[in-house]
Amino acid sequence: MIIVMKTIQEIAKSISESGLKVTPQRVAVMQAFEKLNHPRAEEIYKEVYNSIPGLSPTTVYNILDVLVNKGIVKRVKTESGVMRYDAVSDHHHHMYCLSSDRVEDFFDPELDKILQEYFEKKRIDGFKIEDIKLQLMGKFE
Amino acid sequence: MIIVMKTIQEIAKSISESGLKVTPQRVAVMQAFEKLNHPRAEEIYKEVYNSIPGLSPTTVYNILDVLVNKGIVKRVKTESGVMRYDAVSDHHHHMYCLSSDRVEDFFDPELDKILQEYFEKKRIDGFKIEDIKLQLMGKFE
DNA sequence: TTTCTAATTTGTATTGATTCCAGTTTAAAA
DNA sequence: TTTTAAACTGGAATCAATACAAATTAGAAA
Repeated sequence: MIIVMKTIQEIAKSISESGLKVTPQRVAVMQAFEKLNHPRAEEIYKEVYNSIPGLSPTTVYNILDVLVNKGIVKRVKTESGVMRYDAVSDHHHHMYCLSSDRVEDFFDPELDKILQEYFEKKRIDGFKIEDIKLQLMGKFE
Repeated sequence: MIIVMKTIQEIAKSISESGLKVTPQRVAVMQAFEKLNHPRAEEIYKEVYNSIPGLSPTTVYNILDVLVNKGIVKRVKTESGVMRYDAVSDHHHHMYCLSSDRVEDFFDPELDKILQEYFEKKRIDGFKIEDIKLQLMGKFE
């Protein structure tokens, strides 16, 4: 697996292109996503606090809300109810561990195509699908 | 759509068969699921409070936990993070409205079969799937 | 039936995530 | 620069959910 770290410039660009002001807090939150795996708001706060002392937890929540609204970040629903976040890259699904709170990404373009074609043929009356997400529940070995 | 209401006897039986004591609170919670659509704990509390005054919110949470552990009820993850509950019937998925908090069931045995066969052929390394759930995100019309 | 006990319920206190809001600061446009 | 709308801060408030210790009760056993 190749990990491509985004530069600060690239991050700043993506924030700016969404019509948002480029603040150190926002850049740092975006950077935190490079280090953390499906983090909760609190984990992001702790991580970002290292580079921005005096950071307010409220700011992290504000930023996450804004990023979610802009589609730069997605919320990941969890069994426990605590919200987790995911920096959006390619379309993907999630594998949930049934015996811990571990969550991992699952990429499968072939499956996405099958699902897309399936729902093109078989429309649901009264509901327009915009996105299909799979939750694979199971155990990591 | 045919709605089959469970009798109190049937509910009591299913509770008892799970090795749980049949209490008025548990029966009433199960009955509440017949009336409510993917309710939150608080909605169940309000509904059940009508028939059992003096009911404690804690009891509702306790009962829901027990029922989830026994597989009689399932948790439904929501975008906002507030937990919702679903009395288990046949295997089904969920349609989430992107512009409100509406959630509806989606039954599709044909699709379930396609997915099951797909993942029988294509195993995921290091992960054993036990259940597949679809989240259909979109708009109700 | 009555007794007994572990399971269940209750109620209050508490936690913990998230939001609200009013005041301050700041990015970036003019 | 100057300006100002946008963003950030911090403390209070909210709300779902949990902890816990005491009271009650379902249902097994006598």
